[in-house]
Amino acid sequence: MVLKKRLDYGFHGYQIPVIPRAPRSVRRRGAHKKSVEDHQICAFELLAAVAGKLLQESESSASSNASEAKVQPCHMDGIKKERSEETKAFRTECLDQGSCVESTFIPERVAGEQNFKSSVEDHPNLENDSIITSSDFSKKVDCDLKLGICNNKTADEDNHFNVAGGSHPSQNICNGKTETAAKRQVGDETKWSQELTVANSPNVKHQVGKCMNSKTVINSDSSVQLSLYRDPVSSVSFPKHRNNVNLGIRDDDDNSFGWNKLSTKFRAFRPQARNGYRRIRKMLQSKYWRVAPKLRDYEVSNTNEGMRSFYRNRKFIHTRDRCQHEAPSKRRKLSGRRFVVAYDQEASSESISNSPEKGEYRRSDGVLDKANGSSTSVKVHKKPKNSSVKFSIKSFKVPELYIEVPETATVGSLKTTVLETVTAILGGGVRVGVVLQGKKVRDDNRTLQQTGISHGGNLDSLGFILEPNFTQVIEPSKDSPQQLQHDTDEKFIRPPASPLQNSGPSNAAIDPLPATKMEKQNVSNHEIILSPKTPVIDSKAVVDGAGTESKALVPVAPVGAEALAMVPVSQKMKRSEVSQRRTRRPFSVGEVEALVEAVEILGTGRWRDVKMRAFDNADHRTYVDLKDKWKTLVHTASISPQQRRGEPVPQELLDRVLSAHSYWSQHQSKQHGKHQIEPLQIMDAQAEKYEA
DNA sequence: GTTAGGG
DNA sequence: CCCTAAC
Repeated sequence: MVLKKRLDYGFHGYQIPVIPRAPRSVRRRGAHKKSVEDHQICAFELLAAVAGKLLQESESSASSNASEAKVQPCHMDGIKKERSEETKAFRTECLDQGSCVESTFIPERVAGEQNFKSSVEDHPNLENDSIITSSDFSKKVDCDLKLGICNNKTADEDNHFNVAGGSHPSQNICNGKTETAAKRQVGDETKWSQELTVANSPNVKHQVGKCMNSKTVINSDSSVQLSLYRDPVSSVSFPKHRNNVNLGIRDDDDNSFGWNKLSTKFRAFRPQARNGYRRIRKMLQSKYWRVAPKLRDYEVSNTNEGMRSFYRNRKFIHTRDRCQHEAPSKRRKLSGRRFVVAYDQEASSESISNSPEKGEYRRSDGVLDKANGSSTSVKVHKKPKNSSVKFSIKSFKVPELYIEVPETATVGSLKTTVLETVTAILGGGVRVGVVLQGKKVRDDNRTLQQTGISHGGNLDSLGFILEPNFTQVIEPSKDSPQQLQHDTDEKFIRPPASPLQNSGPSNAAIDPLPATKMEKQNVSNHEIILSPKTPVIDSKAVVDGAGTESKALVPVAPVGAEALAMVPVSQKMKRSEVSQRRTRRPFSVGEVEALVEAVEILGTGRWRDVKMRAFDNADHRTYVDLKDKWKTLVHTASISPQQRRGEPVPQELLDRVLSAHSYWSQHQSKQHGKHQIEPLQIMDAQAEKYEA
């Protein structure tokens, strides 16, 4: 079942170079590679299938015992999804050990939490390890992933950092139930204080009352988890470094599968490299370890995509597996004499259970009820019957935090700092952001349907994230309108687009103005805004959170000597935090004109020059953008007008595009005997002028 | 940091 | 637009 579904989805959307890639020319022929990957993943498929089957059986048995079958009535789809999740989790755990990329996955069903608990309570026998019920499974996984701030299992315990609060053996939470897979992962991990994860631990004897769980997710501790995993590598690479050690602890958000992950990696290294260090260092720079960043990006970008990401994650898994053998580590970062802790909780998004049948996730408490139309709800019932949409939020994405503390700080203070930070985030105003297909949905007044969150819609690309609860969002400084060709003869110069401070749904059908405006228009029309624009305020703003709309929740202020300074990583990872792509900025005719002209003169191999010449003031247009645009222009020009989309580009320009394209194709983008191509005489003239 | 291409 | 390999 699982297998089938997965295949249906396919997962070749992106390639994950696990190993040094072959030359571009070779890579181009992707067909082969794909098949290879398929095979490689095959094993996992089987594993998944088996796991799925086991789970299935377990589930059924469990449900038969439980007073109320948890997922019993679940629609096939629902079951599949869940199973898939669990399977994934399972696999994750299995493959995780030793992997350079630790990942976390928590197949929890928020909405079903209550059920789990009741089930457990009512049926003590479920505790039996021999029986792994679905809920059991989830529970376990939850334990490690959720509460865990996992320290790796390896020697140098000395440098071992327990960034987390009290060291509660996982058993405490998991109630001594650790199964192989989970155990490895959770084994010696230190649990974050349970405060962070209420609920979710069915086994905890004195679990928090249901009332606790009935809180809105956003307020429920269970919604946020931080798990810090120590990077296995550290131990491998740096066997011991007890004294004068700089610990670079930073999180690589490439550790989980997207749903529930808030993990952090720890790695330690000494400032003074030893021989081994050097080598390792080098190794890290090799292509092998490049896997990491790749994964990271991959993972991150998928985070918001819910279910869909799952299928793609197969590759991820695969990669991770290989990682164990090939690349034991990732990047390290040294920060002066202090060690830096940066954990970027990249939690995931939720997972949606789209079940036509009712009662599959029966929620006894009021979790849902509290949903004030906001995404904090676990489930949202909208409209009668079919049109209702049910949500099961696995977890929220938490903004990245960057903690910097002096070397002299105690571990305890570090713990405290981290805890405070988290607490501040949870306690301090946070709001929930809804992300659909990687874009933030801002219009709170829109209905789910209007927004595209419908029963049968892209629920798989829906995500929720926590954001600073700063009401006033500083108006992003509109990209300064760029004048094309600021210099000389520019017949296409356009008046600077007005910043459009207040973007009301501009109905101006077609605004000839440059991208800036158009984009804005776009935004307003869709009521969706992509990535945060460059905040007016920069790093400074971080403290008050304004500016960087979603990221940088930096509740903690500067610091006293020993206090720990928390600094948002905003600058560097501003965008990657959420991994949102830049807002789309369709090229205006004027821009196209400028581009064409520049290319006619400069050719197609000097994008940087093109950029400087025609788009020097257009900060949002990189030379890569220009190159890409040219690429599309060439394509556009070569297809029939009927197939073209977007703002029509004057045929005249397209003709010039083709001319220039063919011309430069033959002239190798540079030296060229003039007068060779008739149609471009004019161009030649220009070129000459330029070259002169 | 740029280019050139595939995704 | 993103992401990379290759320069």
